[in-house]
Amino acid sequence: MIPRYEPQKIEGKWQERWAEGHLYEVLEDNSRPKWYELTMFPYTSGDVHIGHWYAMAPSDVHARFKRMQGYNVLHPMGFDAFGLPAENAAIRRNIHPFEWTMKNVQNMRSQLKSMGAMYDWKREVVTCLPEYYRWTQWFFLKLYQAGLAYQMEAPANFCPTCQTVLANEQVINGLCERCGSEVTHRKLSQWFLRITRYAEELLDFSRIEWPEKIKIMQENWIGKSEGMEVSFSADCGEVKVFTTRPDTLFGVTFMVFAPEHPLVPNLATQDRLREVERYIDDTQKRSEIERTSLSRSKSGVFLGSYAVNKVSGERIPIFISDYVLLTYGTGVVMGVPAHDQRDFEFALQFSLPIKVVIAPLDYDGEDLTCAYTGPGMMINSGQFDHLPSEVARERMSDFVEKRGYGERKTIYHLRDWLISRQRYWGAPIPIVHCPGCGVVPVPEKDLPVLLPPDAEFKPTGDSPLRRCPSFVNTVCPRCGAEAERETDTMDTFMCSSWYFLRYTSPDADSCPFDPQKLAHWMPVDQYTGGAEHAVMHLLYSRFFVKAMRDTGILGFDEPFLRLFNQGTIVVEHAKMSKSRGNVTAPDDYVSKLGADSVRVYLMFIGPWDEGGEWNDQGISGISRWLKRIWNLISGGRESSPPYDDRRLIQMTHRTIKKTTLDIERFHFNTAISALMEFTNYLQGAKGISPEGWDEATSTLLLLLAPLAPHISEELWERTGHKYSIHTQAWPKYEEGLTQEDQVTLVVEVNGKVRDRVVVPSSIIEQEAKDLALNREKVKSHIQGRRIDRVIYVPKKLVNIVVS
RNA sequence: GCCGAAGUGGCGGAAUGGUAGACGCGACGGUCUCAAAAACCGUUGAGGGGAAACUCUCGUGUCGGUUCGACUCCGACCUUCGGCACCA
Repeated sequence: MIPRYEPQKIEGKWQERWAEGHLYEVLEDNSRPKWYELTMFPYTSGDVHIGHWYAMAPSDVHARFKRMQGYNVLHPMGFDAFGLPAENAAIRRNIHPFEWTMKNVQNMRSQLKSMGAMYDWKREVVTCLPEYYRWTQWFFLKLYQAGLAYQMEAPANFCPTCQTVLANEQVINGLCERCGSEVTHRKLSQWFLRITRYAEELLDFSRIEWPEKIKIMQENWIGKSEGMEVSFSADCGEVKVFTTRPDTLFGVTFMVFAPEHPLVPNLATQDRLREVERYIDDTQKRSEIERTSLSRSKSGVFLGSYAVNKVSGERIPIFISDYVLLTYGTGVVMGVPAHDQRDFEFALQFSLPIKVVIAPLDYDGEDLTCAYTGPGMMINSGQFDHLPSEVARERMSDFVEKRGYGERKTIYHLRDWLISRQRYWGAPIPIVHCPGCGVVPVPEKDLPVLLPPDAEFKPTGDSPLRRCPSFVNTVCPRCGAEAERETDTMDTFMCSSWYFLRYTSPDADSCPFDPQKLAHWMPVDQYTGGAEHAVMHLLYSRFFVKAMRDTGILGFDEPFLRLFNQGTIVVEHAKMSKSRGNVTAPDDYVSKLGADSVRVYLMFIGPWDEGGEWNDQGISGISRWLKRIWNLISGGRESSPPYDDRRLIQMTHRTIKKTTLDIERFHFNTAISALMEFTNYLQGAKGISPEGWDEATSTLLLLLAPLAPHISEELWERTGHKYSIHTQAWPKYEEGLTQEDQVTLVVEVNGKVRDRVVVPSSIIEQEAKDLALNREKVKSHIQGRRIDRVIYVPKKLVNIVVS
């Protein structure tokens, strides 16, 4: 009597045994090559849903696979625990963010444990605990000492609902990423990190193997532009503009300042002052979404003053308009309406001259209906006339530099990283403001600056910590005078920019990490996670590592050598979200069908990087398959001589090969289908020797072990093997044994399949061709026609070309 | 608007220049059963011809091209999804 496959009975049992036996605890071990396989840690949102499993189960499979291949594998897990949603949820439920978050951590930890992953839970990190954020603060101090952290009064994106400042990355189409409110602006003194200093190095991907898509997204985000900074003479002095089109310098007919530009009050004439002030006011009130709406026609105000274009000697009027951004370039643009669409629209609006300086092909001097941005022949440009614009661009740049009117310059779209948050639930910025000494960093020995548990954290637009006197009031570490603490907390991306370092030595309490252990494990060999972190987390982490390398505390350039982005799992054709009500929890499936079925099904849906649709019926196919394996292996096999294992051996080696290559490249779906085919074969196989059978079924279990760790462990034990299957070596294949001794040769006439013939794989070309030409089915198709040529593809086909 | 990915049976998908639809789901038929479920066996891209063994035609978003041969390579377009977007 075969015992039934009851995953509920075996999964918990093995999870306990693995934990008791410390099967997944990992230590540095120089006898084996190391492999650091990291999955992006989850945000402590409350529950683990199928999307978390989709991110974690496949990377666990890959990590297990690497371990069986002989690597010493570090595969840790932790929780990203600071941040706005925790605070918002806590406010709604009237419970403290710490309590709410730690409850979620506990809940999520136990849900994740049900997955049966090989996480070494001794290495868990939780970013909101003082023993962790102490080091987040320490990193801030290091950045400060290196001159990479600075404070600046700046107009910041502000969400009126969340009552907080947002980074540019958190503003989506002018809306708050979290709550969807329209973002407005506020002027606040805030902390920035000088990521722009690393813009050029961050564009260098030569040391890492990342998906093209992510590299392109980072490139676009960094947004390198090469051009010139050119000086114009305005009434109040020199004004610099940035342009990527120095070839259009003769076409400048006006100049536009960003409304908030500090020189604007000096440039506005008395009679224009009121109108100018009103426009600046309007701009500030207008939301980002309104301001950037492309359908809106260009607005602006003439300042009443003029500038001189030194290159052409022409006098041009100066305007302000909200289409010019203070934060990009110099905050001033030269208006070239003929060759820039935005300038063109502005010129139409204000009836400004449109001077064509680059003639499109077939240009007959007529008025343009839109800006011409392509290359062409220079006209109306003095000594540069008749040059192709590409040539003129260089000549003009040389000319401008020689005369001292300006210089070539490269600028970036990337801005410095704003890390100040006017919120409670984050790591406090370790700075003291002293009336005498000014900005004073908290000494390292005084870290952590603890988040006071009793602060009122409900949002008021002001930092909650500001209203907590016991926190604010302190003494200056330098002079001992009464002073105040910085009350802003840090962006949570600060916490996630170094967590992968902490896993290497999570218990270190006199430093953020043990340098030797760090050197042993870092960099991460394989990082996996969602593409939504392409330009934030992944860019910030790279910056962190480079900055720390330059301060001498790290010895490598990149945190993540290889990156793989999984796709999104959808339910009912839609992304899972609470508002849609389609959040699918794995727990029910786990208790009904087992974690192994859920794991395998998620990987079987389709290619991991493309995501897929969760389907309740689909998972039953996987459940059936595991049950078939169970019955097949625990049922044993009766067979009598004569035996012939040749086909079995070939199938075994082919399956090992396919599974090995596919898991290596994260093609789990095809690896699983290969294992299914092998199962189907074993079910029907006849005349197998007992030894051959044992060999084949053990191999099947070993290949299944990373995918379905529980059932494979159970069957491994039941077939009399030594604990544990997860410490066994990955099966090896012999290329020679994967070869077929017979192949099906396809016979085509003019590219159409007309016949198939089974031949020994050793067949030579002439034999194959002769055979093909003499097949009955083929003869009828070539009868009475001339044979032009016969194409032979070894072991594949013969194609007879007739006319 | 710009950048990127993807379009294949009823469904998820496989095949990266050589048998299109592996594997799985669903559906249909059968075995077992008083019956059902489960399990097992078989059929399953569309259309035509044939009593049948079989056989022919069409078929991978659309249109064109390269090739003996195209889901696969090239060109143009359409659709869907992701990202960026007044970046001078």
